[in-house]
Amino acid sequence: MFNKAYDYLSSYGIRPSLQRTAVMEYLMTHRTHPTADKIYADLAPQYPSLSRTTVYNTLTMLAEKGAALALDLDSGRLHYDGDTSPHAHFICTRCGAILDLEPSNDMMAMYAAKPPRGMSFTSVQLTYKGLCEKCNEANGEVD
Amino acid sequence: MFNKAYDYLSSYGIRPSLQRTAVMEYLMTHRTHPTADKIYADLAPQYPSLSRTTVYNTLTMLAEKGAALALDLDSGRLHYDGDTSPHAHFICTRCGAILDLEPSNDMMAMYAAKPPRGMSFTSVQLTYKGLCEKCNEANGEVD
DNA sequence: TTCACTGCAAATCATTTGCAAGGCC
DNA sequence: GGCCTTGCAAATGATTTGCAGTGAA
Repeated sequence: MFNKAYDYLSSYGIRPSLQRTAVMEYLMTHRTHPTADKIYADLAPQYPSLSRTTVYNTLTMLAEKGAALALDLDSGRLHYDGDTSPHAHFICTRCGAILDLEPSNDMMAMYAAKPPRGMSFTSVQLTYKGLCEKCNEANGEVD
Repeated sequence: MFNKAYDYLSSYGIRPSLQRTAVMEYLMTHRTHPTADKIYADLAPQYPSLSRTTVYNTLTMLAEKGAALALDLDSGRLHYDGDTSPHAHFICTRCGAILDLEPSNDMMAMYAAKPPRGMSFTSVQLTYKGLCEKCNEANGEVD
């Protein structure tokens, strides 16, 4: 047994190469909804030969196999989330912070929603935008 | 009085230039959730001098002023929606179709959700992915 | 005349592709 | 040996920026 990420990848039928394990481990230990490039930048010092392409490939594969979520939160780039359980996201439009929202009953109803005639649902993404606590305060005082 | 789009822009405090009116009218008459480039391509023949930049500028402004919605549905590009009333979207992962979903009670609960301590919400986006009716049938028969 | 608006061309950013080298079964 | 992985460099696609010309108040 190597580590949690290694076993997790195996359980999804993904061959746990060094690079893939590093990316998965990053997602498991950073709940920051990073972009591919952020992950690359953070891992590059530890894995000098790691290429951006591999990070992109790995993340795409993780999302396809259901081992991670690809989130269209922000326009222009994808954010990744290692937590695949149902939860909503919040983005602060002032500071850019991305936070998980505690699943409320109201939100959970979404996941149970029945698709209309003929359609089938495979995933749901629920995103709130607004101001985070810190930015709300800053807005009231300074800004 | 010129037309609906012209008046609509005025009511949002947006000066209704020829180009802006054309873009807004396009959004009002096409419920297809087009991208900026699609709008540009469709309008270009009628407005030969129209530039892509102007379409981008206009759409960004419409979204900022609340006259249209910018949707992060698909990664990599924004889709625009002239219908600003609360509704969810569905994307078929096979054919790419983007459909509006009838607001159900379950969905509406989202819009009423109360933000956690200190946060404030300014918008909500709810997106379902899956297969549309046509693609579900095609999947069963052919594919 | 002044300032908002427009349009072209070049620049930027995220991501993908082509392809050769490396490694694992 | 053959196929899966990786990494580099170049290509692509969406969007933005710089800047000069145009037009409306």
